[in-house]
Amino acid sequence: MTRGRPRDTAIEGRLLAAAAEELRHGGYDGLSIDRVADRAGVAKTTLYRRWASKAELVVALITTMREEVPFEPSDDPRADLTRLVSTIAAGLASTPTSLVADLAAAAARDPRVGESVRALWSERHRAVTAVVAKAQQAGVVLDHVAPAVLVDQLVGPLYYRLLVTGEPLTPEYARTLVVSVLGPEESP
Amino acid sequence: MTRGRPRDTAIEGRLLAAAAEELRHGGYDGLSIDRVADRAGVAKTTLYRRWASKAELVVALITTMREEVPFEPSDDPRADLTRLVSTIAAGLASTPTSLVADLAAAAARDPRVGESVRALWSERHRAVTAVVAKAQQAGVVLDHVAPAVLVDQLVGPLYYRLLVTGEPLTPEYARTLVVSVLGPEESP
DNA sequence: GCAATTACGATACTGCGGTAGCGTAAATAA
DNA sequence: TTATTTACGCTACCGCAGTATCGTAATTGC
Repeated sequence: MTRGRPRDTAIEGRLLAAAAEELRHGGYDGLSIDRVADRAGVAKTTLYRRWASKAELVVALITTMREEVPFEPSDDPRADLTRLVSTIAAGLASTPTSLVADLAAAAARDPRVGESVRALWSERHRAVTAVVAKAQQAGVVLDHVAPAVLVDQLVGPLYYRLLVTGEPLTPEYARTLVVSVLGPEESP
Repeated sequence: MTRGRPRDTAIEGRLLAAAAEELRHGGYDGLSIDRVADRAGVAKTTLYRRWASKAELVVALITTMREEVPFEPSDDPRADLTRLVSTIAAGLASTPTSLVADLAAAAARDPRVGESVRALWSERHRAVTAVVAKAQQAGVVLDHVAPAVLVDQLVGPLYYRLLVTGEPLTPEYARTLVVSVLGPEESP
C-alpha cells in the first residue's frame, strides 16, 4: 500500500517516554530535543519527522499522559460546579506554573500549536459550560448573563492567579468562585 | 565617590530605543539581543551589564513605554468599573498576544522577572480592587464575597480569553463581565 | 604621577531549537 | 531483479541567549 520504508512504530513511544522523563526533571525549559533523541536512541531528525517543534512534542506528550477523568453530573448543579472547578484548580496547582505558561506562549506564537493546546484545555471548559447551562435552566443561577461569561468567571480566575498574579490556587478559592457566581446557598 | 570608570548614561537610552524598535517589528521572539546591541552601537556584554536577561530588558522597556493613565473615580461605581475593565480589555487586545504570553512565561521561569512583570500588571488590578470595595460599601454589590475574588472574576476572564481560549476581547465582553458581577442595572 | 577600580569592546565559547544534505536501509510496484 | 519511494542516521550548519576572558579606557584615592 504505502510505498516507501515504513516508520518504525516503536520509535514514537520511546521518544515520548524519553520526553516525559526530561519533562519531569527539568520542566519545559529543561527538556532538550537533543537529549530526548539521544535517550530514545534516535537521530534528532527522526524526532522532527514526527513533531514539527518542541512545543508540538510536549503538547502531544501531555495529551497522551493525561488520563480522562470522566465527569458524571448529579442533580445538584452547585455541587457539580464546586467539584469541577476544584478539580481544575487542583490540576493547575499540581502542574508546574512555567509549563502552563510555556504552553500558552507556544500557543500564542504558533496557530497550529494553539489549536492543540486549546484542544487540551477545552475539555474542562466545555464540562463547566454544560453544568452552568443546566444550573441556569434549573433556576439556580440568574440567566441575565450568557453561560459562556459565567464559565469564564469560574475558570478564568484560576489561570489568572496562576499566570498573572501568582496567588495560590486553594480549594477554598475554587469554592468561593462558585459561591460568587451562584450566590450564597439558600438555607433549606 | 564611586571609584571606577562611570557608566555611559547615554547607552541605556540607546539600548531601550533599539529594543523598542526590535520589539515593534518582530515581537518578543523577534527581538534579538545581538541586534539590539548592534543597533545601539554597543557590545552585547554592555547590555548584559544593565539587564540580566532578555526578559528583564523587555520588562524594563515596557515599563518605561507605558504611559500612566490616571483613573479618576466618579460617584458611580458601575460606570467606573465598566470604564476600568473596558480599558484593561482594550489594552490587552491591542498588545500582541504572544508578548503577554511570553512575559507570563518569563515570569513563571524567573522569580525576579516575575516580580517585575507582576508590578507591571498589578496597577490596574489594584485600581479595580478599590472600585469594587467602594461599590460594596455603597451597597451596589452583594458583599458575601471578598473583593479580591470579584476582581479576579472581572479581570481574570480577560487574560483567560487572551491566553487560553483565544476568544476576542470586545468592549461588549467587558461590559458583560461587569453586569454579571454587579447584576442587571435597576431601572430608575 | 601612580595604584586601584569600574566600564567598555572584542572575541570566543556553550547549549539550545531547528534545518539541510547525503548515504543507506527497507519497503512496494513493475 | 530493478526502479521508486520513504525512513533513518549522521554531520554540518544557522541564529539564538547567555557566559567567560582579556585588553583597554576612564575615573577616584593616594
